Amino acid sequence: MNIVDLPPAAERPRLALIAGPTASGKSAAAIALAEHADGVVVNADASQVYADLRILSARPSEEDEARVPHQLFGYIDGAESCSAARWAGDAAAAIDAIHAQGKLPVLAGGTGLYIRTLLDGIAPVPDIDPAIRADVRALPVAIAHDRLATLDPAAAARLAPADTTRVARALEVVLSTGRTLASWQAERSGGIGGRVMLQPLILLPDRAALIDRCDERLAAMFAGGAIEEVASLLRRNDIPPDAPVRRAIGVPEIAAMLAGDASREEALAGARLATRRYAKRQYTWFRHQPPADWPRSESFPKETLNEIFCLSG
RNA sequence: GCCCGGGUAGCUCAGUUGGUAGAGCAUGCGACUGAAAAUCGCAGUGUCGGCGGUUCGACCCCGUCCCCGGGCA
Repeated sequence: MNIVDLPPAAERPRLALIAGPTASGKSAAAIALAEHADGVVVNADASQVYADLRILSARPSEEDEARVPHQLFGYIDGAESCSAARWAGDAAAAIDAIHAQGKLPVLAGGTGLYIRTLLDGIAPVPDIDPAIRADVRALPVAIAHDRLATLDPAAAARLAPADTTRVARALEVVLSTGRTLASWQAERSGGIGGRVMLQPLILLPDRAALIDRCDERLAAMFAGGAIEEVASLLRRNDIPPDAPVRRAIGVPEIAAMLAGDASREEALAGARLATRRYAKRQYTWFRHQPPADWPRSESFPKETLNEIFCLSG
């Protein structure tokens, strides 16, 4: 049973959230809910924000988008770099606007960090000096970690020496702002969790079945335009080497194939493997990171609509 | 049929003075504060092809059989 104790009728506007690993059926669930509740689906998936990857990022189809309004899908150019904070700001604005129309925002996505940032806020670190960021990211991790040990010993001790992303982040923050990341993180800002009535649902389907679905989906993507999508992304010469869009699952694999460094079969197998690992990380996140009282469900049966989201009909 | 190489973890393989085994990848578990479809941490697994023999003791040496490559006929 995944019935939640519904909060008493609150003054706060409702925010529905359907989260879960890739291919868990959250998009279909969100559309179903939005149709029943005069809702608007809001994307909470990191790669689906990029305009260039409609197919490969498994965005809702045009038919789906015609059924109910969708927002924050494919709204950022691939040459740009999204971030948890940027998305959260955009999502907060979108949600406010949807509430102003008297509609129900239905957040759907699988990027746990984005969802957490939207609800709980994030440390108000100012923008990093681009030159410092570039320098830091060009450093080998070992060197970056050594420098961090001097400038922010606590962070150096806390982080794994091989954790390139976090070591670089801690270093760029202390270099660019003169304050340690931990001192910034003592504060969080921008979270909207306190001013909405959140109605969350986490989908955690059987993993073996989900993997099968992902495998089939990837084959369909390869046959259905993903290769051309990546080819035209690469044809642009204004996509920075470290642009997040280049790291989306399938992009490096297809790029290698287009460069002649991998066969189509190898690219497909590589993308399937990356998807499997990604799904595993999402299971770990959604099993442990969200509050324990958020309901988890293996599927999205119709009854759940009323039980979880308290619909009148 | 003969000769040579190989059969060790799910896969690719390492493992010389004989003391019952390891690496990478896969897999599982976990972490996660502005790249998160990212980035990392931890862990398990083996009738060492079968059967005999030598030896206190065999993945290792000997015999034999089976299987897979390559070569010669």
